[in-house]
Amino acid sequence: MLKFDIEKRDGLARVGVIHTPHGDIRTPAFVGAATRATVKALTMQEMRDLGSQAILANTYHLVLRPGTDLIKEAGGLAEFSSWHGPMFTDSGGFQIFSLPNVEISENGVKFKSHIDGANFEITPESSMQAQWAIGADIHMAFDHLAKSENYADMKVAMERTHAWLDRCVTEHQRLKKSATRAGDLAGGTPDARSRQASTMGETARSGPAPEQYLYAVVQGGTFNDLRAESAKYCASKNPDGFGIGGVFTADGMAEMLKTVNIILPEDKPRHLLGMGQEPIDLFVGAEFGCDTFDCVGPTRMARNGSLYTLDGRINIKNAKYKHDFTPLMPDCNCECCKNYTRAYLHHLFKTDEITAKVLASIHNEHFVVHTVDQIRASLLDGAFADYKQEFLSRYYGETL
RNA sequence: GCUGGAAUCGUCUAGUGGCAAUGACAAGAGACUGUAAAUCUCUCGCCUUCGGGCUUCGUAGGUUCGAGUCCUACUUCCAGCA
Repeated sequence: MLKFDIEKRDGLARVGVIHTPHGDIRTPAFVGAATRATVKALTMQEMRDLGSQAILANTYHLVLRPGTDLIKEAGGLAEFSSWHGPMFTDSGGFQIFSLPNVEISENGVKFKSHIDGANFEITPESSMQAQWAIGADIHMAFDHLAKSENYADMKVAMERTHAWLDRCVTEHQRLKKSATRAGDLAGGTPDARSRQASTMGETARSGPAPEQYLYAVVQGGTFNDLRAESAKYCASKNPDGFGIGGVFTADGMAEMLKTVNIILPEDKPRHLLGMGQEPIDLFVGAEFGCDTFDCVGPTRMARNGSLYTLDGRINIKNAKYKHDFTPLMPDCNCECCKNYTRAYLHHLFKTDEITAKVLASIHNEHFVVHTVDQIRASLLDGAFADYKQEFLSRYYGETL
């Protein structure tokens, strides 16, 4: 069972440490979204330098390219990507929601590859198998998000998620047993590993590879009775932790999280899937009992020139920054803010230099990682409410 | 000097006599939440009560119901010949 220590509680909020085989995650924590085994525009070293404790990769994208066989050949995704810290994988369930022309049945999801149109199918079993091959510490159960906000559709999606969870748990246990027998939990051939080790100048791991863990995913949309039912069901399956999925805005999130997180066992970690583009998501998420977050928003917005500051998000491409020779965010300790001005960033964006996206991504990712770290510190100090009020009123100004 | 050719938005460019006139770039702004996203959307002559009004295709005339488009002259540029 995944070890999770809680250091302090404040209402539903908690400060803890998730002990993964690849290191500890001090929670609450923001987990960088590394969909295709990379946080776009950033190296793993840059992620470490900006303070990221963990990353989340996506099964769907990695199954399509480069394929799980290649990742196994590389010795697992940690070796392949050079991220040796804690890692999550998403199940591919979200793509059911986001891709067009998917065919959903009780068995699983059929779809055409967005790359070359090839037919693919993901089932709860194949998602588990792929996640074991990828070798992240924490896997998400394969779930179904309803596209509609309609109650009946949401209920069907939730029930399917529960049926699939049963199959995910069974397959996860089977894979764990067979990996234990083979003594090769993380996958990868000895040849590949020793090659990697000599190339990287590291010592190849010996003995059994690390264990891998499964989070159940709570669904139910905006309907708190469905959320409660889903939380009960997921808890009953005794997974290592929980993902809370299908959340798209901070509106109503507090109520939903209260409903769910009162039901979920408090001694297991909870991951709020996909939320964190808006700082308020992180404050509300942490306040109401979520331990980790992932979101593509910060890096996507960075690439598009929308950058966080303590006074709100700014579009660095706007003409008013052309002659602004101040740091993007004076109080920020990231590489971008310590070394460069807004005028320089503006210039890099206007000239479409790659470095624009790199520096912007460093800053935005640092901003959310650091903000959640500060939330953690404020919870430990008993100053969360003040920090939240101060941060949000400054960030959102009059709009709150 | 002669003979051809050309002149359209900030730039390059499309434009059989029939709607301020094409496309690209540049410029201005917006969107983005478990990433089919280094993507997408909008504006881009002036004014507007959003109905429309006004002024435009080097300059000045002309033909025509109607001219960026045809004719004449001029200006500038390009090519060839002297």
